[in-house]
Amino acid sequence: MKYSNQTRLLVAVDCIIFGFDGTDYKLLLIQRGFAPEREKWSLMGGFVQPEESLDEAAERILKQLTGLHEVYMEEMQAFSQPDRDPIERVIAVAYVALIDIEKYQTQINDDFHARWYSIKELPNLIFDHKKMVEIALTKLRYKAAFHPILFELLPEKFTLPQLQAMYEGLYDTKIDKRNFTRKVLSTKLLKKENEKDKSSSKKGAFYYSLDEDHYKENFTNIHNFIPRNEIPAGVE
Amino acid sequence: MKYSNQTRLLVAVDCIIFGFDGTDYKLLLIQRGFAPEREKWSLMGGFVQPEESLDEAAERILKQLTGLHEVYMEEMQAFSQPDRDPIERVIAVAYVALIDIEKYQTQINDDFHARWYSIKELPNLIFDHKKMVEIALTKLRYKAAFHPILFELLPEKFTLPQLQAMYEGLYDTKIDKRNFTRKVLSTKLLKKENEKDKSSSKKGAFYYSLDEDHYKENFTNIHNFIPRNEIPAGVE
DNA sequence: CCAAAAGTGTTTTAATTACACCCATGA
DNA sequence: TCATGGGTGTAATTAAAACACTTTTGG
Repeated sequence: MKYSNQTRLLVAVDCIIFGFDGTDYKLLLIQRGFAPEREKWSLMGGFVQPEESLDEAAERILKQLTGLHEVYMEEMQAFSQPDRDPIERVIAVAYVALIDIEKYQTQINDDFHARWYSIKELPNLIFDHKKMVEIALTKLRYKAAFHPILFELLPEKFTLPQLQAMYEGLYDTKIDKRNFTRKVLSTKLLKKENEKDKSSSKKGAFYYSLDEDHYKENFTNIHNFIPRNEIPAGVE
Repeated sequence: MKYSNQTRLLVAVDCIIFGFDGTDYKLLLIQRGFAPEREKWSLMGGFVQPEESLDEAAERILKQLTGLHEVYMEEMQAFSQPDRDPIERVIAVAYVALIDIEKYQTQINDDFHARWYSIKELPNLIFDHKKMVEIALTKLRYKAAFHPILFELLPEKFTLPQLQAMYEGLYDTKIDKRNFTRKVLSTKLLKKENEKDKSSSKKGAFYYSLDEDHYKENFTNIHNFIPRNEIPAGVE
């Protein structure tokens, strides 16, 4: 039995995949191999299959492109203007993923002609993908101001200067390193390692890693890593 | 031209409509007039039509049920388990609306056998609607802790004790009225009226109303109406 | 005249910010 | 030895919380 007299639609998932290379925020884009907009840049997406949920579709697509699974990803928003895709109506649900750019496996995605683009110099994107990215960034700035999600962008071991650069990059601001260090360490989310990263200074900076248990427990807590007056207005 | 070899699905919008009667939070539910689950209670929903966006579908459905339009409503989350509807696969996008319960027009919805239920004593709901409501409440608690959205639940003129009761109800806590008043007034979002509401005390409480311009401008700002230790952990 | 709810200020505590110098080391 | 980036503490400011009495008035 079916519901009668109703129109059925294509539903797609588009993945907005963010990375951070130590200096810039990056977005993983693919060159579409098929019409319309063949050869133009696009978010990685795909149609929802009959047996899978949207979350599952998003995971499948992310894995296809990056080889990664079990990464931080969440539903962002649906995009449903009837004419957003010129071929046929498609409702797209955008997902945002934050990945460690170093775990990304180039070989996986050769088929897709994928490339990391700095969010400061994005190419033209198909359909409403530019809008999706803008909204994703706004929401990321909002959420990251209160929740420790940016850690997902870093490798397992990272230094406090790296972490700070990541926050400074997202909010385009300078943060006092003493205050930043104190706030970050007061969350107890980090474990200090014994090694140092000497790649960016002679003295070397101590590595830290996430205290996984503590991180998961406190993930949803409200934190406050950036100065009050840098906190962006909310979204939605 | 169409995309080939892809399955098309039904997409529905379900509206989670909250109200507040001065004491309790309420949810507007309808008794489904058709199978499956005929006679059971349900959120108001409907299928997305070919020419409308999801936002438009949600507005249409809200209007149909309540007679209201231009109310606070936003997309919450998609629900997409393939088997969530036993008849046929339907992807539902849940919207949350906050309305002034007094503006709701009973006559509009006679067809739907609609009823306000206190969120403390909800009936059994069809499909995954209970889950939708739970998530909506969690997100509402989170968002209302930082943004002045609960005002949408009140009539144009309201008193500070009413406002406080509304916050206390949502977080199931008592708030110091001196601190609460100070915080609320410091936002400059409210205009004091000259009249008093004498319905709940002999002395009477002054009415306040939203300073609409200021409200819209500062809507997205981060506020802090409830004590720190009552702020719920985040969601998502 | 009194019960019941509204209104109002000050003190204490906690959180956040501002701010500057020493350290370690490879070149 | 010195240039470079890493690391650290304290004082001042601001925000939030705790706390209790007076006012109004209908019954």
